[in-house]
Amino acid sequence: MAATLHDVARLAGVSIKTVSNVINDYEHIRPATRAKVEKAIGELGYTPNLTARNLRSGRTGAIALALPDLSLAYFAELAAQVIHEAEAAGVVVLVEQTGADRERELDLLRSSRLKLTDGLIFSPLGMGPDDVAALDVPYPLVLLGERIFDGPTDHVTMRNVDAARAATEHLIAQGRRRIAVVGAHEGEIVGSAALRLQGYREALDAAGIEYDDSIVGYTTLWHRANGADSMRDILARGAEFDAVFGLNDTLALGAMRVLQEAGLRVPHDVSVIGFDGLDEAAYSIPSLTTVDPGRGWIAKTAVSTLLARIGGKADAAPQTLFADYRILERESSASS
Amino acid sequence: MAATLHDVARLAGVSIKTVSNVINDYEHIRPATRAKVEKAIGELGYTPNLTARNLRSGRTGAIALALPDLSLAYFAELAAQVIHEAEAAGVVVLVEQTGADRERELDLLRSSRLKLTDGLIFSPLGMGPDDVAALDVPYPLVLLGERIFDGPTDHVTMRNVDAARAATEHLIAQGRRRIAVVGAHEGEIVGSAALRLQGYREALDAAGIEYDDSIVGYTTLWHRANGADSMRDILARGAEFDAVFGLNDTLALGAMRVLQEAGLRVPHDVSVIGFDGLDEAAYSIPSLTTVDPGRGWIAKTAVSTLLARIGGKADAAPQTLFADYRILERESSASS
DNA sequence: TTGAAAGCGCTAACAC
DNA sequence: GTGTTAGCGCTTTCAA
Repeated sequence: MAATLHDVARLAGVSIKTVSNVINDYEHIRPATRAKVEKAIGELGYTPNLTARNLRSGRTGAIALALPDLSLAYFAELAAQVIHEAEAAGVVVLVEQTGADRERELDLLRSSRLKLTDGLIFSPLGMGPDDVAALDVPYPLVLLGERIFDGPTDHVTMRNVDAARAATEHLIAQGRRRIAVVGAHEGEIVGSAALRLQGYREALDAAGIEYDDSIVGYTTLWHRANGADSMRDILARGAEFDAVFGLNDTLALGAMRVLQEAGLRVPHDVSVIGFDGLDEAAYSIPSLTTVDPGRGWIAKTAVSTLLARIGGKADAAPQTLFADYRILERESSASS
Repeated sequence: MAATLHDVARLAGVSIKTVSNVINDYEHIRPATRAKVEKAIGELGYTPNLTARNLRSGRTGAIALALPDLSLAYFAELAAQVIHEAEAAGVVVLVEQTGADRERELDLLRSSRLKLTDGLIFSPLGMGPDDVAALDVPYPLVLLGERIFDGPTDHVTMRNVDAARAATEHLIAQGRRRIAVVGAHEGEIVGSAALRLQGYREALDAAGIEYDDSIVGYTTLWHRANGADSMRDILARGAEFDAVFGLNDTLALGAMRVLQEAGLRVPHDVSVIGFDGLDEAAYSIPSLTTVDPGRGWIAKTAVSTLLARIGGKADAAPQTLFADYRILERESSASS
């Protein structure tokens, strides 16, 4: 059995309060006493029981991060940054995967497993606006992803519409007029796909280009294979295009592969842009132009916002915070 | 303030023991009593305080997973699988990143942050055999990665040497004799790089091919950029080669890009194989032949082994468990 | 079948 | 400066 405060106190010949004082760096302790206690701690290999401390203090020093799936590169990179920021702030992170499944997301919000943490950073993907009531939870909550809810919580998000419009404008500026889209979601109104598609349409409108559904590819998921399938589908329709906007990088990379298999040159015949600013987009052939939606800032801000709530700012009005985006110009959209 | 057992007991007009019985599905409760209690629970929105329960029971229902960095695809996919398996077993996972830094790894092992968990699955990268003593920790520990220690803990690992030899033999079977290596670690004896390089040399020896250091590229890290740099370095030396063994997939993908930039055709001029069985290796151009080292099995086995230790098998002798590997043959090494 | 009470290990009033 | 003590919310003997 591990040593407790009592054991240390007995060995050192002091009271447990004194030991507690030493552990918590209380100032006014006689050096000799401190030395005695530290010796006893060393001998017993004592370490504080955090569970007991947490029960007493009402804090756990842990936060939860819930996201669809770590094997999706975007979420893996996001998680890496959140954990990094949390560590810098002295808290640990419990990671939950929801599989982008609405039921599992709703379950998680109610789950008592979260009792092990002081708050939650939540990136939902399956829930819709109808589920907004589920966000009214009795613990600090910061939402990531689309602002599809006008919910009662803080929200850290990206400028999807603006960034997607900028991406499309970038292609138009290269002289492209027939811009295909890969990864649209059929009938969606509120998710990332819908918002990015909206930005795309806004850019077309502004440039006087007509929207053409025959060069828009639909998928359900955003894996590489879906990007490839979606691209093959568009090619099979026979419609002409001179550029592709992948609604995320993974889709764009899958699409780029199919283009090259089909003998089309990127960017000469077809210019390609993605979205997310993944590390790997810099290392494809050709390297992929993409939009960095400000993921690093989002991670940092999510952690600091959550910790501020935990630290007592419970009553302040919920805020929505937007990250700045940036186009990362690479070979796949170089002027030809 | 959240409701407690006492509040529920008072409202229901019973003792807290009775409430506790209801919550823990104790069998012998009069239906009327149960109903009363459940009504009170519902009215107060009571949920058990896990911290208190943990303090009492000595268990937390959480395990820790420590790995170098989630933004490395291999570890992201590993973490996804570990969390998945843990969830199936009813425990949550706290993820720590060590950055492959020896000091941080040693700190972590001693850290009291782990007190929040019942045990640790640990994938070290910076520690060496000299640090084996640090593994003698007072909590259940399962090691992943190289078996560089003959330590006091369970170890779930892959057959690095055998799998690397099989990878090399695969290239030799295609008629390749000048097989370059990307990602070796200078002077390393015990890590993945060294073991895989050893398997490579064993395959050469068995085939009567002489080892040639001029076609072995060294890196420190295993990011895509390192694979690219390492490949450029080998090309710059001017030595001839007809195949490349990337010591992991990320390196191989980076190397493949450089080969193609240099005008070399894969697999016609140069055959390429990687190691790790990453999802994305299936979607590169050409798709990358790789070795699946059994990551799924490793995740599952690590979780079940740790939980068995936590569940009382504390005294059993430490085991070392090896995953089976498998060559995934794809375009980058197709017969030409 | 239900109640009373001890105590998990710690913190923080409060006393000396 | 240091000691005493009352809980944090729960589980779990032991009695009733």
